Amino acid sequence: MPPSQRRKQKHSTSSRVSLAMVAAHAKVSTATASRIINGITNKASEQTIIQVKKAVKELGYRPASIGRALRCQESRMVGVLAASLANPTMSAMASSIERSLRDEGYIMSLCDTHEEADIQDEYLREMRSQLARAVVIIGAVQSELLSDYRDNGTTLLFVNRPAPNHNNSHYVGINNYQAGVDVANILLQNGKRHIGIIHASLEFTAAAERRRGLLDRLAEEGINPEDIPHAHTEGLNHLEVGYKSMQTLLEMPKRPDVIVCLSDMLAYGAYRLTQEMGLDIVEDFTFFGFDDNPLNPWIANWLNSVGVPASLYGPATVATLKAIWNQSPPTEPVYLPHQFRLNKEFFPLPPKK
Amino acid sequence: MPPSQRRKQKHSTSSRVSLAMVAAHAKVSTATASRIINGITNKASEQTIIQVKKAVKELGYRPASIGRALRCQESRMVGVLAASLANPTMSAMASSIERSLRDEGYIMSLCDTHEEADIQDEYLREMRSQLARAVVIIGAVQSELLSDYRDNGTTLLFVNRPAPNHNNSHYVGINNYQAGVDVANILLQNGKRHIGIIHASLEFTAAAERRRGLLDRLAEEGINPEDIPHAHTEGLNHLEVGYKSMQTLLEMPKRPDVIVCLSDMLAYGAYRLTQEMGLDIVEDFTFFGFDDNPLNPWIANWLNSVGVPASLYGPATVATLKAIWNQSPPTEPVYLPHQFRLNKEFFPLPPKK
DNA sequence: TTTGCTTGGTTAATCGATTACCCAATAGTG
DNA sequence: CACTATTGGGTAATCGATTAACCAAGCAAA
Repeated sequence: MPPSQRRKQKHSTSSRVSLAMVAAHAKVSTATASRIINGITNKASEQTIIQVKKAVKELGYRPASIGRALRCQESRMVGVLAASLANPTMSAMASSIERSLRDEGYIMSLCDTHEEADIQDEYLREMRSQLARAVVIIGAVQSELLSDYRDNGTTLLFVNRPAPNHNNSHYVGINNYQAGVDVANILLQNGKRHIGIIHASLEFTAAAERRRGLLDRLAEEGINPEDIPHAHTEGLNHLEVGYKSMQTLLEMPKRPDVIVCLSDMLAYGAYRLTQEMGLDIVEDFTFFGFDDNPLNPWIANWLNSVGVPASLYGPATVATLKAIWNQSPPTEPVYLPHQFRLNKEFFPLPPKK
Repeated sequence: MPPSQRRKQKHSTSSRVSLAMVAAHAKVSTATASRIINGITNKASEQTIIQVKKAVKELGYRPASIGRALRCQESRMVGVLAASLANPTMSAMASSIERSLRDEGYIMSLCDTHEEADIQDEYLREMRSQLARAVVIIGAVQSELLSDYRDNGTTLLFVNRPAPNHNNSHYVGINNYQAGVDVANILLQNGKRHIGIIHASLEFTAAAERRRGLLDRLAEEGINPEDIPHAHTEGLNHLEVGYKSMQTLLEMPKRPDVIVCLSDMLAYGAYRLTQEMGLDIVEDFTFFGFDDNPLNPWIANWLNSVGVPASLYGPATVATLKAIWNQSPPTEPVYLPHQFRLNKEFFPLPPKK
């Protein structure tokens, strides 16, 4: 019999191999087989262990996670709910989290809530029904179930955007307020005082905090928040909001030096308008964003931005989850160190330490 | 008792409500309850149906999908394996597929294989162990398990990148060969005959086919493939490959008019180099890419590209899955219509019909 | 000899939902 | 009246893995 055929027989005689088959093949009970597979050795002799391991290998057995999950009332799956996978910043975070989860033996199940409360609730319910070990929300929106969720045993962790209701829920991500303050510092150091702001909905905690930090710091230097032109357009697509807001901003009497966009996506939208109008991004003004999209250095070098490298999210998220499970949950938000990406042409002075 | 408290009691007296509780509450057997919940009405009286539905509502019951999955040997989950979530093209596809799956009552579980065969195999195994209804691979890599997978009952569908081994597996996505031909046509129509190519690994079927279509068409016009400069660098990160390959290309004696990058990400990498070197993308040359990343119109207007709008992927993918399940699988690859995004400055002549 | 402990297992219950099969009562038919 | 059919359920097996509870044999100590 050629090897390929033999192998086929081994693997697909019955399309799924169960623990019972392994036990039968090794001539032991399922209990013994289960224990050995799970590394509980104090209930089996050397001989038996070898037999079972041999059977596992020969049959190509892999435990059906669903059986274990049902019995243990807990799966190895971690649900990750992203607000918008079309946003490269969020998908990069998800990618990083996936890698870290896998390193710890967990499986990521990633969902896209499209920034809608109903969909988020639907997925929260589904995760519960799947007995997810935890739910990580990258960009939460306010929703009915979110408030209730602590009732359930499922661990809940907010990433990138703090919980809409601040009821001592866990958070991993940028310190939005401090980032706002730091951006203000950079602007001031480089003599930029004519500032405009583009923002989307301020209902999202992240945006509101960024703005607050920025304005607080500017106010300290005597720049009145009311003198800072704000542009905002309704809508969920940040690209379009940025584009339309930029129109508004350009129609204002006093054109700002620097336009601070509360997310990079907004800046992209605004940028498009400037290109269509033939404006010069050096002579006329420059852009500042938040999140530091990983593509920026490659194709959006004109954008100055502050953000946390996506690769930091995975390790921090998983470490926080493990801490929660170990009964030593963080009492404070876990702030990741944000970095600046500055175009030297506009910002020769780096941030102070 | 205030409403909020009453509700709390209802929902969390026991953290999970099982079918048995519903049945007890409605004073019927679990069999009856189960049938009613699943809409099998010919085994219950009007009265009973009302009772059970009332119990479901009062207890806030939602079937544990895990129980059903175990019993039925099949879950409502569809696994989606993406080669790289950091690539906005792929995450946009995933986002679209998620929405379409949800519309049909399925749950997407998205994973990131990081273009590695081992990780892809690991997830394939995991999906099997989770009894996934189907596995969709956005950007498959050649791996050991992929060949075997037909043995198992799980539906397998390749999206965006055809199966590495062409053994009659299902495919949804762009017609890579035809797209290559069409790109060649556009170039020829606009009098561009000095062409350079940047590519990453040609092991991936998509890239190889694109290139073949391009070269075949150019050869018809008497342009010898061997006269077309190719640049390629080892590596998995297309951004870096593009950057380094562009260096190679610029060192070549005869600088091309148009640089065709076999993916947009390669073009982004190449673009960065041109910016660092102060080259002019109008005077010196222009770029052509594949995939038409959704961000292109916003921040990469310099890039001409061909691709399928991401929003088409979800409906087509789900329709194909349903066709397979209905025993009427497509006998041919499902090609989605690709579109061009051309910068009029370089390509005044649109594609012929 | 009896008691107690260790080693090396087995049996059977359990998680939650589905469904084949059984059963009683009622209605319809020859 | 005897007979099927139909309606309206219930009982219990099942999916796969885990684990509490139990048990037998062997050995040591009292």
